[in-house]
Amino acid sequence: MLEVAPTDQASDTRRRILDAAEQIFADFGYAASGMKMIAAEAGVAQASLHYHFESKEGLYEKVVERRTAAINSARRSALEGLVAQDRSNDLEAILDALFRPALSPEAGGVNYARILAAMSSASKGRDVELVRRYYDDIAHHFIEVMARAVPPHDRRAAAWAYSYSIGALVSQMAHTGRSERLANEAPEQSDFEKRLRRLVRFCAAGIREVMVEEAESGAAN
Amino acid sequence: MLEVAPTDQASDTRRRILDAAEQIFADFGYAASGMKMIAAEAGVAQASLHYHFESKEGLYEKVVERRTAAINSARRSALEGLVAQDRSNDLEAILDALFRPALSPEAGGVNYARILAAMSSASKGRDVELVRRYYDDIAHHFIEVMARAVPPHDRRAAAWAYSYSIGALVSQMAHTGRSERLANEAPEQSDFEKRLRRLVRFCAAGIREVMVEEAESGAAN
DNA sequence: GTCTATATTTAGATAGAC
DNA sequence: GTCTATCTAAATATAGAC
Repeated sequence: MLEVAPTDQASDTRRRILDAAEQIFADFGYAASGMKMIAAEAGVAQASLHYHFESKEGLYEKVVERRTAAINSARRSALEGLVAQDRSNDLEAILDALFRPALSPEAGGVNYARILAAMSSASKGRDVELVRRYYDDIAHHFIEVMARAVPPHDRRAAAWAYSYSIGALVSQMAHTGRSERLANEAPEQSDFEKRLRRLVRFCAAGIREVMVEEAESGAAN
Repeated sequence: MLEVAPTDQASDTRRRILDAAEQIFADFGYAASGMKMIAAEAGVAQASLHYHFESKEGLYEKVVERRTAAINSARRSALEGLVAQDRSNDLEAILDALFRPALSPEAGGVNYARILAAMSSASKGRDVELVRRYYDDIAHHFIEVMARAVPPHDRRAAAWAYSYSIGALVSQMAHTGRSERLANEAPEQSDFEKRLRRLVRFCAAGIREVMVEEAESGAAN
């Protein structure tokens, strides 16, 4: 028994706190969430949160970190699968690899999706830094792949189209229920594959359009 | 002099408070913004905020209300202009009417845009209610117009495509600087018309794709 | 209508027993 | 490692002079 391994009880407490924090942060946002709320949700003393994560800030970062690794690792695996299948130029498949791990109920869950949606809309402060730290690498990777897949292979146009696509994705991840309300659908009427496919087709068409247009109008900005 | 008209001084104070609140709410988000901060930014006593707006909640709603009216009124005017010009089926022009008032520096300003971006990513609570109150009518209006403009005129498909488009729009309104970073551009290098046109083309292509696809796969969900 | 001063509540964080 | 109890700072909101 090495001492690097925490006790089973401590490990379980950490996980329970992370789950509770994810839930509370998703529901109320970072600033409006209280450490007392999180402690109550987790069923532990408030002091336990500070013992394991030091501060509210530290707890928040760990909540984000836990999910990000899983999502981006799934994205990279999916991309590698495409290369192995010689489908590197299949834009719809590329977007599927980008969106599916983020929308999937398994990888992260809807609570983390809501946290990410809030992070993405921030224009300054901690959330901007977290987006950069956890998502810029994967973004550059996908932009490069998209630029190679779609003629005339304009990397800058691909970057803008990528940003629009992430915007559309994030708006769907948050699950505000607004899309269904506007479409006159029951909140859970549309199944996952259908939603994913619709979003993929929307973005693929937009990406092709922007990349062609950008080339037509010249490289100057 | 009727007493319904407030004094010039009071009217100016109200406006200064609204401007300051808009700035602070945009920078820190609702929960992390303090009434003391806002009072300091406006150069008035904190008590003055409560005198004019009663509570933090009331102040926030007035901040949102002030800009929303201007934006949506500009959108409706632009749509009417299209009808008058017999361009009701010009999808790019319709999207221009939808996006321009929201992205324009005059109508609202970048601070309000950031507040709206935060509101749009909320999945429960006050912000969801505000989005519904201030933006559902105009959304239904534009969805109807889009459905009429694009064959095969599927209203439900138009609603989903509208949601994606708003997601892409909002991600750009927040001006996080991330798009420019990913595209390797200086933050203020790209001019307004160029950005607007690129976003319009992206969404127009996506909308056409989704509406055709939806019709091909049948009406069943 | 605007101010200073303060009441009241709640936040994040810590001390110390077990 | 987990708890109870508490500290200190900061929040919203209010009272009352001018």
